[in-house]
Amino acid sequence: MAEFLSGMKRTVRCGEVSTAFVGQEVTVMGWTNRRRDLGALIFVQIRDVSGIVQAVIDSTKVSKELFAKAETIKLEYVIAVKGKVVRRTAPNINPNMKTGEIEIEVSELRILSEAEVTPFNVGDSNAGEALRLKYRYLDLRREDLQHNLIVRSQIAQSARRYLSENGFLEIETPFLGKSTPEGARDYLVPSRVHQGKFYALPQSPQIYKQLLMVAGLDRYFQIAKCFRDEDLRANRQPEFTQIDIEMSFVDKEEDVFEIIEGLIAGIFKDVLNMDLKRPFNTMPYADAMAYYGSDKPDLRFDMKIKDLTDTVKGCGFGVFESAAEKGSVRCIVLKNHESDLSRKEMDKLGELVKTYRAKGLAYLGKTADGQVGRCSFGKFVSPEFLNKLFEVCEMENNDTAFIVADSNDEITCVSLGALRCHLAEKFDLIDKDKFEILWIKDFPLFEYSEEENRYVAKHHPFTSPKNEDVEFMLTDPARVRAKAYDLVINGEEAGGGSLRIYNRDIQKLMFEALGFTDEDIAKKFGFFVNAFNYGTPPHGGLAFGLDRLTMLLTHTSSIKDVIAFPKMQNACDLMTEAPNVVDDKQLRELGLEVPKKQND
RNA sequence: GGCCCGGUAGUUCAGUUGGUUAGAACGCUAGCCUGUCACGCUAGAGGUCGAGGGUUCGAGCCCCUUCCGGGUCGCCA
Repeated sequence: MAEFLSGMKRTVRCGEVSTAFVGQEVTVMGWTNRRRDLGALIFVQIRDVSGIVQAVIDSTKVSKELFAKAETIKLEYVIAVKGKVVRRTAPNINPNMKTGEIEIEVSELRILSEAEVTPFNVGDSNAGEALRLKYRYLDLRREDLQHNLIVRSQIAQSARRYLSENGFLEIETPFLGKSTPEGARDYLVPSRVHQGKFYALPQSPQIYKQLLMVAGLDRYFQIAKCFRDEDLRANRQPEFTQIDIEMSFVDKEEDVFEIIEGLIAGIFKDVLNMDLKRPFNTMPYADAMAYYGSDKPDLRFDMKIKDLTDTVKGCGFGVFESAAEKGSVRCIVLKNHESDLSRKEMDKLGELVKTYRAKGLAYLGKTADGQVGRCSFGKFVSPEFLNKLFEVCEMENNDTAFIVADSNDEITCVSLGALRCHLAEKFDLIDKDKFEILWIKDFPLFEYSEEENRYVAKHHPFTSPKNEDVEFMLTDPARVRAKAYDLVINGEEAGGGSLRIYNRDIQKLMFEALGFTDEDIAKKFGFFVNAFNYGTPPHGGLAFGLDRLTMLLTHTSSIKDVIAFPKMQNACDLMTEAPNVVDDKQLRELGLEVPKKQND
């Protein structure tokens, strides 16, 4: 039976016991990580958040009762041991263990909590994800998940310290707010007091933080939970955390960049002891799309997209020529792997670009001895044209050019951008220890929504246009650039933000360009627009995904591995079984319909 | 909503062309063992092959339907 702790007090954590403790008596507590019973000598590994230490129970040195108790210890029992730290002698040192030079000779042992056989081996990161999520508290006993949460905490601490030191106030904003009409789907919360009405959980504290600037709080931050009722991805959860920042009396991007770069540099220094080169590089959105086919380019490898639109004119291949007329023809060149690519793999790559709506993938290989190799369009064009492509694409022996032609330039770029990342992963072209950080700026202010047949705000409707583009807001919305920016790290959008509109005339223009009537405005953002009538400082800010920052700093590929209690792809929590039905009484109090019982 | 991949012991997986009693490792149970460290050795228990239907003399394997999980496109201002 489990025993009480009474009389015992932990003196040190398991992973912290070192040779400095030799000769001392210590008390450690934790979970039984492993047990090796040699008959009359038992080794027990005890694990806590700091690490693992080995305890020895020697039948010739302890009481019969203690030894008998030690024999009953099983995996994951919580135990406390008291004993002398001794230095291990030559063959018994374990160099693979942080505490491998010492062990604890047990003189007192308590079994604090027994454990049933666990549904999967604790420490087995290969167990099925669904099973691990159902027993998340067991999965979280793993060292690497604990490490991720430790890094996450360090990032938050680093951010709090830096921002506080720079005059930012940590201010909480409501979870229960008003549904915002634009953007992602809201999670709704029914009101009991006002039946038929709903609160919405915030997609971000955007509105509130701008109102804090109107109020004159000058500099704000919050480590804020955000909620979006959209489909999940490997890097997307329905609830996630942002380091949310806003500051007043800034008017150009660089004002924000300077302070934020200090924050990021501080985090990298505090967590990884790494010095970042500042200022960070910047790249206009248009360049990112043209050269990398993405608004979040991964610069850890090269393979830039080349434009062949002019080159293919008159080449004789109809697919290229017609695409070149309305859209573009572009390519990327994979260096020195032509001989590694099978026909089957080429077909697979073709399928890949099709998922990005490209109609197909053309390719041209150069053989190891510099000849024209396989080519998907060779029979339509002259040998001279192929040689011209070699030259324009700067192809060397054993290189492969992948070409996409489409009447929609964006499809050309985006599909090649996706292919670029896929090839880099496949052929291991990425230096995983590297961090490539850059700002993407000059985003378009608007994007055209096919669904709604109108221009919508790419960022949000309070994002400031570039001063020099204001004149085109009504006449040529597509060319208007925004004072909006993203911070991209290793091809991940780590954060994004903008300078906001604080001029009432420009805000009016913005709404007009979006096709909002005065009535729409009053209904959707009345209180917000109204606030701007009483003296608004120039302001701007941004928000970092704390989850994504943690992923980057821990080299983790799934967002679930940096969140203590994440949800599955269908947005369910397997452990608590949320979402779930509620009592009829709860529904009636909210004035909601009680669903009819279903008979199976 | 579309596409791709997966589901076999508690766990991770193997399972040939459709063919006898569905295997391995870890874990579990019992026993032995004084220097293990992925301890070792001996013995044992443990299976609705996700579910339903079909083809067949015969299905873990082939076909259809469906459920569940992962990834992705759309979506995510």
